Formats: sequence, C-alpha cells, structure tokens
Amino acid sequence: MKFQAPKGTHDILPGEVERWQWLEERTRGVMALYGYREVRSPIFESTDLFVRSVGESTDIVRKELYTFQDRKGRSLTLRPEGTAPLVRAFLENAPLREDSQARLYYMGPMFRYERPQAGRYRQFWQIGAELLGSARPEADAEMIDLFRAVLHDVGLEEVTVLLNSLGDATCRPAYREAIRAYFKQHEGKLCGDCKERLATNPLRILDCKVPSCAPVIAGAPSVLDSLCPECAEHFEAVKRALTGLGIRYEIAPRLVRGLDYYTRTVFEIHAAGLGAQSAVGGGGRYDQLVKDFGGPDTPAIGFSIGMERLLLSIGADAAPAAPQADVVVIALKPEAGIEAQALARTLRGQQEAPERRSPLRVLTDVAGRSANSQMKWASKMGAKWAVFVPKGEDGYAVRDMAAGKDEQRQPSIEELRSWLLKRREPVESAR
RNA sequence: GUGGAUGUAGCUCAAUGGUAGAGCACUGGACUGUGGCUCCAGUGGUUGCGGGUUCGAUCCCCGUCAUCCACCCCA
Repeated sequence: MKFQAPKGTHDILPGEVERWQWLEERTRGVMALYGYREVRSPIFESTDLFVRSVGESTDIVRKELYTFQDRKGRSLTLRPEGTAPLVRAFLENAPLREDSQARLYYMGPMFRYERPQAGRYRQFWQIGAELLGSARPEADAEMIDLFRAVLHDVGLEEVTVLLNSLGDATCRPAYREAIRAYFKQHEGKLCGDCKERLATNPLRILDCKVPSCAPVIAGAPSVLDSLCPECAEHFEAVKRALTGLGIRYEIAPRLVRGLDYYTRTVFEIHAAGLGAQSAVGGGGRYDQLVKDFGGPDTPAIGFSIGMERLLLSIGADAAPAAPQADVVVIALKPEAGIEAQALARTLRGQQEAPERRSPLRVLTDVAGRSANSQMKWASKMGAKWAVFVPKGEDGYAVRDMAAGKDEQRQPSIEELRSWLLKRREPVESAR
C-alpha cells in the first residue's frame, strides 16, 4: 500500500467511533452541569506560546513539539497541550473575562512527537477544563470533583487521586536548591538520567523509577516540609475541601508534573488497565501563567484527561454493531432499482417539514445484487423491515425481519409510510 | 532518543530453502416473487518495502518502514 497513517496516529472507524461520540456527549453533559462552557481554539499556535508557558527545559518543548514555518516564516506549533492556548484565548477575548471566575473547557486533538506505545500517540485527544480567577482552595476542590464527575459519568470509579503541592514563587526556589544540594551529595548513586536532571530539572529526580535511585530519593527532603506558610495552609484547605466532598486522595510528595507553569496544587488520576501509562489525566494550579502572558493577576487551575486512555480504561469491548437501517427496500428485479431508490427516498421523509419529520433510516442496494443477496444484506444491516418493489397488484409487500413473516400489504406509499412510522422504535444511542 | 518482539488474503492465523493454505468475511447458487440455519461453488495474496546469500527464498543475512511492548516522559 502506498500511503499509511503517520506514525503514532490512527483512524477511528465505525464501530469504534460510536464510543467516542458517546464519551463526547457524556462529557458535554457533565461540563454543562458544572456550568463550564466550551472553547474551540486553533490547533496550532505561535511556537513561543508553548515554549514560554510549558517551559524550555521540559521534555515537551525540548523534543516533542511539532513545529513548522508558514509561508511568511512565522514559527508555528501544533498544540501539545490545551491550557496555554486557552489562556491565550482568555486574554484575547474580553467576553471570556466578563465573569470573575471563568469556567471553560475544551476537547480535541493534541500533538507530541514521541515513540508510540500503549495509551500514547503522537496525535491524541484530550478533554480539559480550566477555572480562571480564583485562588481559593474551593476552586481546587471543584476541579478535582469535576474530573471525578467526568470519570463517574462514563463508569470509571476505580481510580486513585494523587495529590501534591509544588509551592509557589516564595518557597519553590529554596526547595529546588535544597534538593539540588541533597542530590549533589549522592550524585554517585544516581542513574545516568538523574545525573543529567541534576543540572536541568532536579525536581524530576523525585519521579525517577529506576530502582537504584529509590534509596536516595527516599532520603530526599519532601516538598511538603518546605512549603511556605501560605502554601501549606492552602494545601491543608484543599485536603479539607476534598474530604468535605467525600473525595478520597493519596498524598504523593514525589508527584512532579512535566510542565513548568504549575504552582501549588498538582494532581493526577490513575486507573487500571492502561499498561505503563496509568494516568488517565492530571492537572494543577497555575497562578502565574495569565500574568506571565501579560494579563491581569489571575490565579487559575485546570486539568486534562486523555480520551484514548479513558476509553482504554473503561474497557475495549466493542459496542454491538448498531443497526444501520430501519428499512431496506428490496428490488425484486434488476429493472426495479430506480423504483426502489425513489421509494426509499420518500420513506425517509427528509422532504417533510421539520416538525412533521420522523425519519426512517432507509437503505437500498446500489450494487445490482440478487433479491436473495439483498435480503441477506438487509439482515446484516439490522433492518426491522424489508419492503419489496415493484409494487404488487394489491400493494407493497412488507416483511417483518425479526418475526420472519410477511405483513399485510400496504396499498399506497403514504399508507406504507405511516404504517412503518407507527411501528418505528426510537433510535437508541450507541453505548 | 534507547531496547525487545512482530510484519503471510478484508479479519484471525497455518506452512515449507523449490514459485502459499484454513476458518470467518465477501460474491453467486441450492430455495417456484423474500433473509437469518445448512450445503455447494467462486473472487481475493508480486508472503511490509529494498538489497544480499543461493541454481532457487515467504522461510537465511543486512537495511528500511510500520505495528506492539518497555525505558524516557506524559494524556
């Protein structure tokens, strides 16, 4: 074959796409319940937007961006995450700032140049929500509650919420130096990657999974012990709020996220069945980002969920093939093809006024197959009825496919249509 | 960027150093206007791609591309 989908991308086909549509509908429903409104931002942005927000030393910026130049030489990048674009949109569009607490969400593809594996793709989909304008712990709690609500709505209950605080501009630099000094002392016992991190991003060492690093990490000072009083109080208040909402969590002092803009609260939610990539999503507070972008002082918090991972964790059982048609019009003779097509068109009722419309999904063969084959096909399409043309002397023959019996003939098209509509079952949404 | 496994019909898989087979699917038929079961027949593959070894490779070697898994990191 000449062409194939680019590495790390994939097509979502009928049979699978129904699960996506279902997830999207459920998510929109939950977002609406919490009063969040959707923002659809561009899929590419100025490269600087990501470099300056996500951070120059992060892996995402250093080696995972899809960056290109347009015809005027501007450097653009396919978005690797959704928060920075949304903050940009927030600052660019005054209507988003009307409410002192803006509740926004997005849903769409993100792009990162990485080696694909289970639950990881170069184009992947995220659902994200952002709450801008509140520094209060209630905002943190609402975010995590909303995250859980989305998972709950699609049936994912068995999850672990990991919670940590990274401090703020007051206490983090000191902690960063403390940890650098500590690991410097034990540099000899660290793995090669961690030796590099010592220079680039010492906090990341805390997250290392190499067994030989474990003892050194275990002895490292904890972020939580070095929080300034304000950050410590905020963290305590967030924990109290979560408890108040009945949300269980685990404190994860070594949870460090891969984007530089986070301050104070960070969290991840993990689920089973995802292979090595067990996080269905994560997020955190970013109190400085809006200001860094030149906007007003606007504390904010957000999260993102990986849609592939979410679908993976709630089970890959393919949805039963949804019926594709209610009615199949069968041409008994090859010459009846056009008559079949015309009847199908009328039965669909698409020409009717919208308020009178109750369309039947109607298919008819265009491959010129035998009546026998058309019947087999009608079964496969899940049709409830087969209607035969040409019309007989006493009307249209109708067969109930499930019962396997022929119904009374319908003298005219109008009677045939109302007969079918009367017996039509409501279309069930794919699950 | 690193490591391991894999790559044969639409799908799931088999086979042998001598120019590939099954099941399912698909098409037609056995069924006197009409399906689901059963049966019969048929379509369909330059064995991922490119080189090399060999009289000859799908099976051996090298490269490459892709997929899967793991590392890194994250969704």
